[in-house]
Amino acid sequence: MFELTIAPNRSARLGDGRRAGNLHVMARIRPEITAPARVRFAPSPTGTLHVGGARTALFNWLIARGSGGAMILRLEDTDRDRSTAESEAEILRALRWIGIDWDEGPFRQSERSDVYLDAVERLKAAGAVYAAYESEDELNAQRQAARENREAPVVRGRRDWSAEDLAGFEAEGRAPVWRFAVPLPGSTAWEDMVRGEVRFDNAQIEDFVVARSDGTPTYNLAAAVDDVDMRISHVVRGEDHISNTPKQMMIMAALGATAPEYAHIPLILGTDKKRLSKRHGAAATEDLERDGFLAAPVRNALALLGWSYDDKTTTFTTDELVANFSIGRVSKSPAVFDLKKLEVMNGRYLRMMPEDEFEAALLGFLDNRGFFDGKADDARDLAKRTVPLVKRKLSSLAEYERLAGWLFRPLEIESEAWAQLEGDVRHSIQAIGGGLGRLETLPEWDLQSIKDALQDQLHVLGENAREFLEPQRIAITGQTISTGVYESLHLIGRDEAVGRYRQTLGRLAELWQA
RNA sequence: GGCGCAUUCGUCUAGGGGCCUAGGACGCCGCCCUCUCACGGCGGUAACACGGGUUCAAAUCCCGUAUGCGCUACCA
Repeated sequence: MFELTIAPNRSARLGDGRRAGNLHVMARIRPEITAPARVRFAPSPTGTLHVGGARTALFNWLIARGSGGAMILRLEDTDRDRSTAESEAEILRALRWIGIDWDEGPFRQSERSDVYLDAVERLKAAGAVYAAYESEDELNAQRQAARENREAPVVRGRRDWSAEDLAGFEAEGRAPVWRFAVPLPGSTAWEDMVRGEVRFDNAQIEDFVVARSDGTPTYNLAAAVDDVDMRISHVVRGEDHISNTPKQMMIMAALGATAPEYAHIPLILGTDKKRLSKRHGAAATEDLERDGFLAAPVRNALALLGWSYDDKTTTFTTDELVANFSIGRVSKSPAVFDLKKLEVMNGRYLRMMPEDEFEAALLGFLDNRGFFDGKADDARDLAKRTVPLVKRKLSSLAEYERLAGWLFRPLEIESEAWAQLEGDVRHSIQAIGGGLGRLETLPEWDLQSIKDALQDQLHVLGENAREFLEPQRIAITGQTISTGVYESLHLIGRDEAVGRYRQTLGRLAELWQA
């Protein structure tokens, strides 16, 4: 499916200006992937999977699933010093948590050196690369000089070493790096699926290193070779790679391969407008899990960062995302990641969930958190019974503790709550004592009776609900924010309720006498 | 410094010459509901970065400026 639009102004670029814009009519097509696409997610295992990476993975996955193609997972660990097994495991775990699977891989570049070595040999044979012997100082001097002359800070290695020089290097044991001989003059361009034509002047691109002096491949070589070797049809990656693209295209061209389609998606920023990183709280996917977010709303929210379906739809099931995602509708400008929106989305999903599913999610979360560790044997059952009391109130599972934590420990009045009672000791005693009197003698301990009794007492005292019920809440929960008062009383049972009332009353009485 | 990319309410966005006195969502503010916190309902606040063009008509096309971000490694 594509959209036909009249975009006369685009043609202005073709002509010499003036009226061209109004005379020409051109069809503009939003790029769309329809044939089965082979896409990849290629993180480097040097840290956690942050939100930006997760979104890149998600976009690729949506394309693979939506087109009936394949998702390939590749770990770009050519930097052996920074890559770690822990990071790799964490990234894989985070991908699985968020619901992204893959059809091929994970491939590790560290295990494919023969492929890259072979490619380097072919590049040598083709005369596309040359051995460079410049020292670090020389390189820095070159760049520095270019900078001072306000020129592109590019490195061009010397290629005309004499046999004598070469012999000298050999004698010194100096191994060369292999640099790509960037074709000059010239330019490298592609039609980016999100940004339109992107063009680089080759003069601005330095003779980048393709193989290090120890023979290992660099990122650009490995990525280009793999994208070809794995028959990737569409490279969808962050905008930070945009200047690597011409380099990788040059390598592919020198290897006689055809470049894939490219789509460079906008970066995700923190609230400081800087690219999202660990400094920004909850930037790691594992943090989201820990903070009580569900995978489905995270997917939904991530998909909406930089992509939109129309002017109003914000809730998508995963199937709907797969069916409707379109690379042509991805925005060109970076997006600030707003945790608040994720919370809202998460709360919406929580509320939409069937109760049994919600219960499973909540208990699973609490289990993982170790919430029940060291608590009474029946704590888990108790938590189950709170489900109807908290379901509509949570925006993330982690908020459970704030709302229902009081149930799992002996009465312990928070300072803020105590301050409230203390503010008017006489009234607090009256309200709590009145409540206690009613509840102690209640014939039936059911929700309706509790409600009726307290409301009746409230009328007797001539108070409004708020004045009267807040002390009850504090008396039993010790908190100012909690599950509903009637439901809470009903849940804990008469004995426990009465005990807590008496305890609170006792403390107040001491204060009154003093 | 060089190159690249971007720029619509605080945030995510719709928008592709007239449907735009710019629409939606989140936030925020107010009201209603209400036992707290929420949920829900109703209403409100708030944006086309700036300057030149082109055109009968510009958020939309062109040029310039500004700002932001990215890249500028034998990192990825």
